[in-house]
Amino acid sequence: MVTAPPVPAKRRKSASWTQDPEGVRRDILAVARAEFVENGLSGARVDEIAAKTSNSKRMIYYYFGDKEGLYRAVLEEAYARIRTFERSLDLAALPPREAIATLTGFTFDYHADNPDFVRLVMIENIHHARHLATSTKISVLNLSAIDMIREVYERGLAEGVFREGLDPIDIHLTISALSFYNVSNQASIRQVFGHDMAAPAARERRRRSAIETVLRMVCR
Amino acid sequence: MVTAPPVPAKRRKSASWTQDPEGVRRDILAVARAEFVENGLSGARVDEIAAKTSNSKRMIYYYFGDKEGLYRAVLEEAYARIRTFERSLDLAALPPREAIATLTGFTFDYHADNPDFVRLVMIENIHHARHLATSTKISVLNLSAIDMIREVYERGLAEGVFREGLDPIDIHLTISALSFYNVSNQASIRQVFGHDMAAPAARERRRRSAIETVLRMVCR
DNA sequence: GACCAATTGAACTATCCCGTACAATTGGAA
DNA sequence: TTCCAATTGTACGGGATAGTTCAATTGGTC
Repeated sequence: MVTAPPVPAKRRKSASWTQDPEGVRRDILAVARAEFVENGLSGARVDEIAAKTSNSKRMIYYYFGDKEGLYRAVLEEAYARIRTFERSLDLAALPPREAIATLTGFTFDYHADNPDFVRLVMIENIHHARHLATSTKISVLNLSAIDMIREVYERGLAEGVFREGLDPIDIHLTISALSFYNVSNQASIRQVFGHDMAAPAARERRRRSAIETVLRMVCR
Repeated sequence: MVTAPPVPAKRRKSASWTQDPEGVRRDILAVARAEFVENGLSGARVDEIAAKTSNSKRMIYYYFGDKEGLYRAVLEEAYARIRTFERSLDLAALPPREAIATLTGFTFDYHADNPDFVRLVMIENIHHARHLATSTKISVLNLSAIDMIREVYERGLAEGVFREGLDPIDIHLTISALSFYNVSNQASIRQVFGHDMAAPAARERRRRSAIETVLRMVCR
């Protein structure tokens, strides 16, 4: 008669296995982001995220505390990315008109290319931006984008190509609205009007329209 | 000795109480709408809706089948309302420029005055407009708004006040984007830029900007 | 008044789902 | 090697949650 071995040869992942906390974090974050983007904060399931990770649910709680902590981390990463994008623009090198056109085009493209970001912002707004408010990593007041626009706008005023009386915030809101809406409301636009804004032709057409609209708004 | 009354005086709601299915439906719908708008589809709780109703949870399932059926009913009502609003506009009576300005102003106001509608549309888009797609009561193709714009646009072309080459869809998308974004993203705008778009002064300023922007877009 | 279909109430269930207890393993410091 | 703190796996608990069961009540019709 053979007794079962006392330790039933519990398999290690590989012969000699190294810990990789950063890798684990990144893996979890990527999966979590996809789940939150797809299902929202309430709709996402921690068990589902864990299952799609190469790690166990225990890790999520170890690294992120709870579901909201995980969501906050996803949100922080998304905002960090767009801040990086914004900083990468060098509008000061361009004449005012071209600067505004370039900014609008890039903003439009960033939104169209990153629907995940757009959906996260939608989800966060459904929650009244409660997590943006409590996050310590997301600097609450981000005025660099506005400052960039102000610099260009004043240059355009000085050169006499822009009309007076505009608020940089207003310019920013217009650019954002024209970039955000097509992506955020893509599904309902398709249902109600039968137009697929994600199709290359429609997207390109809309992009040109956005740039033209913003230029007509600011130019004399 | 007095025996307890055979039926222990189970209290009727009032002396003589009448059934009112339509009232029950309306009551449930109003409460459900508030809950869905506040918490989203996944976040809303049927028990919570039932508790805030003057009826029991049983009624919700009796009249609406399940949670999604209730949500669909809320959505259908919201879309029915904005269709009514759209039909109430009589742009044909106005000269083209004024017609576009009026349409933009009214659309802006409708969104600002009905954040519930805006949030429902956001929520529906998070769910990829799946319920808009399956609803039988919401006519999937709603082209009346587009047709209205096309009529005005062609009138403006004929009179030589509008520039050529625009797509009515594009005009509609621009008006919608400029009306929707301030409301849908109100919370994140406040967090990130410290601006409260719901404040009367900011709202009025933005309204004027939207009208001006659309006019500059379409006019020669 | 009797009967039936529409409506309603109260308690219940099965499942889902977030989070935790506890033990085990690992890497590195001494 | 030894020991400790940082990680990680397994199994489970407790409460929330959508939806149901079953019977009772109601209003209208004959």
